[in-house]
Amino acid sequence: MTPEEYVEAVLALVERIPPGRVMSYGAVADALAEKSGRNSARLVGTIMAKHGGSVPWHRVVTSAGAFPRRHVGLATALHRKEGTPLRGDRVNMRSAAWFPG
DNA sequence: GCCATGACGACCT
DNA sequence: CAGGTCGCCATGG
Repeated sequence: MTPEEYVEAVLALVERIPPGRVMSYGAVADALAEKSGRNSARLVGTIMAKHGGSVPWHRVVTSAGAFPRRHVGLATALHRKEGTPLRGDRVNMRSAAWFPG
């Protein structure tokens, strides 16, 4: 799988995350690990930073439920609007984490 | 090819 | 709960 195809796979998966639910960067990496031969949460973050604009990027958070520093405000607002379970400025992963399949 | 730098994460202090 | 360390994959200098 080429890097370009991997980017597409990541974006396609992010689009499937239901409103009010989230996936961590690591979970995305894990979900595509076998198919892609890669498994780096950091890489997924890099990809989201560059091509995340066209997908529901706010539904991808850190494993601790935090948002990227630059977009904390917007991401938090979007989640309040779609009813995501929040614990202060982070997502409550125990109830909001979503995984395909 | 070496090195620094990321929207990261598990683990330890 | 707040840092620091080290591994992770790709990119750009």
